[in-house]
Amino acid sequence: MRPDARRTTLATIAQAAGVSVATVSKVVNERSDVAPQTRARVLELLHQHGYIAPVFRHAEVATNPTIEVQFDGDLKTYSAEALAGIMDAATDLGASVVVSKASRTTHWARDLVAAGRRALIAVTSVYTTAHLNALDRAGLPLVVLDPLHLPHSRVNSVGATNFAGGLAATQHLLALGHRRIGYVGGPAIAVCNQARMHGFRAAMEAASAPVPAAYVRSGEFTYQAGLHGGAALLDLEEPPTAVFTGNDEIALGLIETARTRGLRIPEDLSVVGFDDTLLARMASPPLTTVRQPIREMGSVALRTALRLANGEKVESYHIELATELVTRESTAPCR
Amino acid sequence: MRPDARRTTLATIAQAAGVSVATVSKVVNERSDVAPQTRARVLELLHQHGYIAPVFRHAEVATNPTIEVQFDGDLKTYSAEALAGIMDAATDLGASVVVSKASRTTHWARDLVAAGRRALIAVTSVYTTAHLNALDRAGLPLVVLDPLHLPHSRVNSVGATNFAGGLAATQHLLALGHRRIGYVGGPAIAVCNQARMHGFRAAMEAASAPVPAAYVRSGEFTYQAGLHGGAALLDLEEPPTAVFTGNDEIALGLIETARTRGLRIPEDLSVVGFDDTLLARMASPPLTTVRQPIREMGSVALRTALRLANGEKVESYHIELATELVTRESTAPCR
DNA sequence: CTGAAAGCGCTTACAG
DNA sequence: CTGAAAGCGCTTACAG
Repeated sequence: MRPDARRTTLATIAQAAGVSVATVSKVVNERSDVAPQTRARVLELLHQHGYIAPVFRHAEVATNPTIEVQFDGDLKTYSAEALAGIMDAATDLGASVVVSKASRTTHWARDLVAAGRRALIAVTSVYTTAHLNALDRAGLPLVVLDPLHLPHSRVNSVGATNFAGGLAATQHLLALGHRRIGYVGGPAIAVCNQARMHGFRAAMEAASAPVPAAYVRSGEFTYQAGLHGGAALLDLEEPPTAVFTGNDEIALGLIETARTRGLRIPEDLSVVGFDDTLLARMASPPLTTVRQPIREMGSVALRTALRLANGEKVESYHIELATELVTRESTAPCR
Repeated sequence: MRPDARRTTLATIAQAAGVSVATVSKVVNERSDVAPQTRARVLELLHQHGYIAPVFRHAEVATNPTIEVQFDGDLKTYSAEALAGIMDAATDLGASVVVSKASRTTHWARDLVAAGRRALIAVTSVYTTAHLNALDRAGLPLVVLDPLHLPHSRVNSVGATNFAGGLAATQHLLALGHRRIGYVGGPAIAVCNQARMHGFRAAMEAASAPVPAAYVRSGEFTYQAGLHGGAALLDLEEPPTAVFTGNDEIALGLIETARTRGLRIPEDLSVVGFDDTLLARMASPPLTTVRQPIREMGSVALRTALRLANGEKVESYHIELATELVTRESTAPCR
């Protein structure tokens, strides 16, 4: 990092603190025979000077840096595909990838640094200002993949053009002659969901197609939510003839509800998903969906994380990759 | 590990090799000014004594050991679920999990040890005697999850009761009155596939139901293979009325082929999958399948790997967890 | 609770 | 290509 600067040694700290090297050594090794005030002062200087104990120096020396990837909750199809992309880039660049569930205890960020992690990738995770501060203090760069929050210059993130995707999906259904189109989306607070919904609304508005309040639903990005959202829409007196969904899982749940009611896809109901995970390709009928380049997004996140770990600047704190409509067999002309 | 034994130092090696500490230091640090023969002799001694350079000692010291999980090829639904189980146990036990693609270069096993890995979990991977020898030499314990080879006492592995699963799936179809039942399986060399197929054959034989040669197919564990295998079976003059498949992906491919030919599931064709990945739950109709406790298998693999890393003995080199038939809506009585 | 002193493991500039 | 010697960073038993 700073090839010319000598590494901070215990002697430096001892001099700065006005104590002996032996005392500093005791603090570093967590021995008990040090006065609390002395310990506090030395600890502070240790941190200021960025002293790294010998056992932890492998992190600096390592030819292949280690990046931690944290997932909120379960590894789903989406996150597995993101991980595949992260692994692609890691293989290319000789980085190691540690996976874990997001659990942010007290010494969270500092522990990650102590364990040799050089950067953190959070997949579709919630984070607070406190988390960001902890990462700053620990000097650990963060890249958020598919952020739930609005892009913010303090946070590096990688996303997809969700608005454009929602627009394209809805225009596809309109082009097939549908006018009564519903939207069954994910969590109302997730920006990716909001962008998809606004893309939907924008297309409907441009086509002067009305959107009754009951046609737009939010919930979770799950199969269960699709089951329920589908039931709610199909129970309406005037149900939609087509539905755009927040992701593929929701679409499959909705299709299952339609099937149990004897509706055929796409003859009786057109459905468009989002993501193009392998669920979409393997659905029966294969699902028309908006492809998110999830794997590529994972690769970009890893590359960005590595650059930040090396102290490089990145061109933009937020990157969006293009979405694309993939037409398969779950959509058909409106009768 | 050996709290009483002093760690091997350069001095020990120097004495054994009959050279100076300085020379040994040069070998360890890969300097060029050492005679080839001297280098070779020292290297050999270094390995015999298990010398670990200071930068790599963190692996021994680490409170949370690191386990490497290697995947052959892409992260699919199956491997993602196994990884989820591995992460469950790792979180409980405070271990770190590094994921990578299996790539076995020259210094493969030794590099893993140098990078601080304490054990290796291979997910559905092929391995050769050469690989096993390399791991032995490096002292790196291996656990194979869902082995492709026959369980062998040299290799620790975790699997599922595939034979029983194949038997249960076929008995279910027989109980529904089917007699013409086909099997579209995975790679012929994979023992898990063989066991499923033999379970199928055993059930058919017990029921005195004939199995024409054309009714049994092998291929890949993929959607594509299901597409093709399904076409081959349905093209027969006397096609089966029910098909048991090697995994859920094959089942979905087969269902898609049936759909394009206007066959309804389960009215015209009953299909049973294997694995019970989330693909099965989200299929339309939801898939009757043999549940493999993949997640639990992952947890067991991690626990076994950690015990081996700590030098503990395990009760059995091969563990099989129970499979279970999950009846959903892709199977119905034979008409 | 502190530090002078001895010592350990390792590295390196340099003489041969 | 080798090693004696100086020296670095750190730890620890022990005196105060």
